[in-house]
Amino acid sequence: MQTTDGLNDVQKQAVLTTSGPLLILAGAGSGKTKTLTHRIAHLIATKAAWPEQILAVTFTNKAAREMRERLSDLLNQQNDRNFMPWMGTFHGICVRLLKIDGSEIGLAKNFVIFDEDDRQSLVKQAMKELGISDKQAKPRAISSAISSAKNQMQYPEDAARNANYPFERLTAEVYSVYERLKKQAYGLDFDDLLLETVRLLSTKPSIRDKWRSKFKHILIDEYQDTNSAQYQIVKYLVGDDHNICVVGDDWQSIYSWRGADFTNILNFERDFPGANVVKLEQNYRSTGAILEAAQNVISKNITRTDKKIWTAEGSGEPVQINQAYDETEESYLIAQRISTHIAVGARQAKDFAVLYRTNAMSYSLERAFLQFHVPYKIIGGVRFYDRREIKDIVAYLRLLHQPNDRVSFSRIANIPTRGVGATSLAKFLNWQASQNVDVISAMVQVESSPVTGRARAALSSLGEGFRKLQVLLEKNSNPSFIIEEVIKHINYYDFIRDGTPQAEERLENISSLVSDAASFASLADFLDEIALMSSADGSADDSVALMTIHAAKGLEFPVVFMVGLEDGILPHSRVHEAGNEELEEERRLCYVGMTRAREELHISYATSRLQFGQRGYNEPSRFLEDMGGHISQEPLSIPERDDTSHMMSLEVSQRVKSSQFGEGEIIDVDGLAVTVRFDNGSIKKLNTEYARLMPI
DNA sequence: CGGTTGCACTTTTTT
DNA sequence: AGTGCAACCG
Repeated sequence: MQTTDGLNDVQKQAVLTTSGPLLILAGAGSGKTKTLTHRIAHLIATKAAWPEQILAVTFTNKAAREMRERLSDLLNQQNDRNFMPWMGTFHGICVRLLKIDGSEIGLAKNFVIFDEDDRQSLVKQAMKELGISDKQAKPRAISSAISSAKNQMQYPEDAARNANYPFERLTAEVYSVYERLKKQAYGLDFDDLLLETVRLLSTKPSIRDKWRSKFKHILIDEYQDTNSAQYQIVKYLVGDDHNICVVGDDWQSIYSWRGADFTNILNFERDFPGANVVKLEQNYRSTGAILEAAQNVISKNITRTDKKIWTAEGSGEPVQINQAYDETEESYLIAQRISTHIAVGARQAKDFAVLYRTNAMSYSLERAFLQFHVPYKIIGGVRFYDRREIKDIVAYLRLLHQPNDRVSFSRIANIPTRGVGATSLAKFLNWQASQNVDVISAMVQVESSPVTGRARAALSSLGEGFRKLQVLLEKNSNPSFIIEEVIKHINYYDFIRDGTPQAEERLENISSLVSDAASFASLADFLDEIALMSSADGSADDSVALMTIHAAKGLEFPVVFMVGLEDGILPHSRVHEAGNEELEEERRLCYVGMTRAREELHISYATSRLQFGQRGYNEPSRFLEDMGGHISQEPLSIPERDDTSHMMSLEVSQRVKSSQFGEGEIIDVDGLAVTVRFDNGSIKKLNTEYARLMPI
């Protein structure tokens, strides 16, 4: 087998340069993943390294999975974890390292991973403890300030030292208490996974050397999106041979808001002297017209490396820019167009993607697709593991796994309702903290606590319940078995079945949780995995993909629709001043979106858009002017303003679904006011401009 | 304690 | 419009 088959000269060079530092500057669509995968295959095939001596870091779990699949194809090997390099995201790799060696820096083997919600609730708690009201500073803002401090590797002391403004001083104070509370619950947040790994590698030289000599080759994808903790980890792990290969594109750096610093890629040659540099500039994805428009946009940025992306293919269809009256019309026109293409057999649904700036923009599109009976899937959005019912069950599992997890306990102490209110909960937690026993043991011994009455009985019985579950877990740690036992034990189904239309959906979600869990060997594995899991990666079914531009990074589609090209949306309204760094990031985002398209790119903007429940009017995006070249403004027969209601196909006898009231049938239409008789018998008159009615 | 009601805030992007 | 939260009552 030849591991350089089907590669161009530059790609071959990237694969064959196997010793010393290598920087691959890879433009959009230049075969970056292919090159990387071939490089790994080459290292293995030539026995330059054993699979387990290779560390490959990807940006998402999905990318890791894809790479693993491609690699097993290339090597004609089973997709077997044992015959695979270490592959995963920085966070995933760090969890693995910390599970193995975290005890060296005092971490429990069964630490829990706190997500954004957990962090938020701890921040609130810390603020309460410090007597800081929600009005003085928003917990959200503090929480994200703490995160960015951590991303710059600042500990509470550093944050306090560097604090110049009142808000920063406040943040530093909260940060410090937050850390204490988190430690008390045996939890690590996302940022800690990186920070604690840095701490491990920096303070334990013998551990560091062990890993350094283990990994003979390190490869890092999307290097422009590494933050400073990740950069440190890289520096510590790279061995004396300096066999490090990074791939990236500063033009596609769109994560600076979470600490990513693309100067890491610009400084690679300084950090690793003698580095070879390879530029992949030939694009194999998009037509000339698309590339030209995209390049025109990105070239307006000042801070960027200089390169050219080019294609050997023709210019293809011009990029289209369409105007719509409002988001309903914009969505309608897209759905209609896609529907027609599918109907005549020109394309399949999965050939299309619709990209938008914010998740909230998916709604009008969904409605239009439902109406035209075009299958679609939303990628990202509300993550499966963020759903309330799932989080409840997972909180039970986490407490079972880590009996000190006070955060999870606080969540489920009164779920299902069992008479433990805020006062009793606070009293109990306060007492537990002084007792030197974990939460489950404390519940069992609640008789000797100051908690009285109904709450005492409830906690005691909950504690006994957990004891029984612990015994079961000892015998059988199969996660789906445990989940079913938990559900049975707390009668969760009865709690869920509350008569609301959402109940059925919740029940379904829980059964998917049970089946998801079945593939894991242990509860611990399952919990680690889902903590870092991103939103459902969309199965390979035939449907149109709807997602944010961020979520589309690394993907490609024959036909791409980019919606909401309006000032205030893209660029986002939080970015005001022209010429600043944030505007440049918005422009990169625009570039990333455009370069997802292979054959056709359709861009649209709406004069009017519903935002925050209010109608707003936006100017066309300033990026539109930059596109130039092969674009065409399609004149549209724009219907009169009040005419858009026909697009929603709301007519008498049409069945609709409301997230609030369930399903029902329209019995009267009067302009924008629609009267619906819901299946539960109630009749409601709704304004279609606001009521989220989905045709079914 | 627990449910209901009314008010303010929301929407950047995610491991 | 939806959500989360504080304030109130049974």
